[in-house]
Amino acid sequence: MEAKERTVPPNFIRHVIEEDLRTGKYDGRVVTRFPPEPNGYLHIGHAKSICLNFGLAGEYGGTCHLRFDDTNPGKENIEFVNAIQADLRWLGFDWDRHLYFTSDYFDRLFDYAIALIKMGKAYVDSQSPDEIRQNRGTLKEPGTDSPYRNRTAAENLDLFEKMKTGDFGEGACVLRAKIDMAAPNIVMRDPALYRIRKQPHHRTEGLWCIYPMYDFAHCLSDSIEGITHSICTLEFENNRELYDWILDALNAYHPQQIEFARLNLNYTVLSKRKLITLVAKNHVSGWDDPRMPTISGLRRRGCPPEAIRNFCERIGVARRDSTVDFALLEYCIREELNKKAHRVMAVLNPLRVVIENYPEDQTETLSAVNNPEDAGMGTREIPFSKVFYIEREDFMEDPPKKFYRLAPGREVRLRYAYLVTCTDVIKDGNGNILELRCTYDPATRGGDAPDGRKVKSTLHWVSARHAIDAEVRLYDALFSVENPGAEEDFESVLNPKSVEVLTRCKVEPFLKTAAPGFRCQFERLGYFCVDTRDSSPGKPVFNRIVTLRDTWSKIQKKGKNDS
RNA sequence: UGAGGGUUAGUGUAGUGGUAACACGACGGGUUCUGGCCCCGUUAUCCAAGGUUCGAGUCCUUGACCCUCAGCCA
Repeated sequence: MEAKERTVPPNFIRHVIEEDLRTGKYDGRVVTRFPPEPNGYLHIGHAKSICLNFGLAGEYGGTCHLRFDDTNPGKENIEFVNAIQADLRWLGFDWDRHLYFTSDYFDRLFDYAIALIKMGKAYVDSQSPDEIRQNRGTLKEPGTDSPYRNRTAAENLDLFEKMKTGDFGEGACVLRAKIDMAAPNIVMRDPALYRIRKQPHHRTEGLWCIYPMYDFAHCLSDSIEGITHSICTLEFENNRELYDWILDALNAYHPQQIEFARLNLNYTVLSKRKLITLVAKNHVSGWDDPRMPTISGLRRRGCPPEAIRNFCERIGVARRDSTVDFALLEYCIREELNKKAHRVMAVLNPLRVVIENYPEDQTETLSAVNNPEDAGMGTREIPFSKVFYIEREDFMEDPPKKFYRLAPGREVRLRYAYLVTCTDVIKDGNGNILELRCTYDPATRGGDAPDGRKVKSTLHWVSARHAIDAEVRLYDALFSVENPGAEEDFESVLNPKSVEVLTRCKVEPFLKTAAPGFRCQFERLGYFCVDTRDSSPGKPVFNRIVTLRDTWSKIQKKGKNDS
């Protein structure tokens, strides 16, 4: 009995597809595509688009293509092509045999350009980039025609051929669509279709020195592949008119472009440029730094792919700009991990405790549940002995009213072990607490008192003699303000405490053999993942994926505000 | 003040003329060998103003505010 499928919430794109299915607009086909430019790493914003496109295809029995939009050789490379595919697979998506590259269509695209020239709908402009910009006009004033706008088809054909054979230098000329320099939509003021780039392309190498522009290549690639619904983000809205114009001019198969609002997440940035800056200026350790909103960063942090998919489903799809709460992502991660993660005990800031009435050399083994949410995960044995560690913040010498944990004279439960009572506090000359002395009740083995008495709290612990030393990295938001992207200098608003490295942590022996990538819950603390880069068998390193919901910290904050 | 979009609880989405739904968050409570999970409750009259209608978040009008576009980037 698998978890019931969450019913996918309706959205406007679904409505369009269902209407098209009803009217038979595309003969019942649904073909979408995810078209990344291989010039960077995928991030959570891309995941929204990926889940949308693959999800829609899956739901309506269609297919989703993976197409690398590689029309700009200077910025793209094979490394990104591979990284993107790895991220997609990890996310759980399969494009089967539908892996395409816009560069595969360069010949056909060139022919389409020739066709446009022959129809008198495209011309070679020999103005400089600067002149072209000047003559484009402004948002409110129309542009002016290029002096080369009325070259004959024969002349254009000859010139375009020369562009292709490398007779001109970069920037010397460009192929433009002949539309309308006075068009109210600036995109339509004779947009560039092809430019000269004398750079080797990662796939076609030195074969071409002219490359199609996005507007020309994208619609035609969609057309060639028989895409039905070409889903992209809102900033391409103005380009839709051109998308349609090119396809109509060429009388080509015509998919429909549908735009949706891109994802914005608070306390982080999702713009490629800004992410590059973080990496380039070493604000983070790399693209897969666990604090990065990249797919590789989330993966290394320990975020399960299912959580990302659920998140993308929950945020919905619409056309209005919005910023999703980071708390929702955290919720999705916890939800997934709560069901799947192995529970384990680990002490981050150890405080030594000695049980005075416990036999010196005795060690006993106690049984612990591996996952209370899933009995199938079984139980394990944990060693217990006279000296152990508890979390420093689980003890207070002078506890406030709502503090239920250990305090002088108070009895608490050691999870799966015994009820212990604090009898003494050992301090150094400066008043720092060095160690605690307790007594235990032998009759409470396993954690329950035969006389039925209750304790207010249960603490996690690790036997000192059996503990394994570990490094634990506590991650927090990368930025300290909600909308770092709106800042004049987003680097100035980085959270200085986005990572805290603890090197003297104690974890239970079970973790000795934990493999890189292993996710578990440190009881009462949060979910952690064995780092895939820096962890080694003798010296485990854990990344905190996300904390547990922490009611106590809220009570503490409230207490501070009240007083 | 050119063109194209947008505006429903703190946040994100649903509602397609019949009297506002779901999720997260927040707050309160229950349960508990994780102050976790789980359970229960509270949390909006739909940007504004007019109009059409027996009835409007949904239709019309006017206005306000927000976003995108002047790369030989995508």
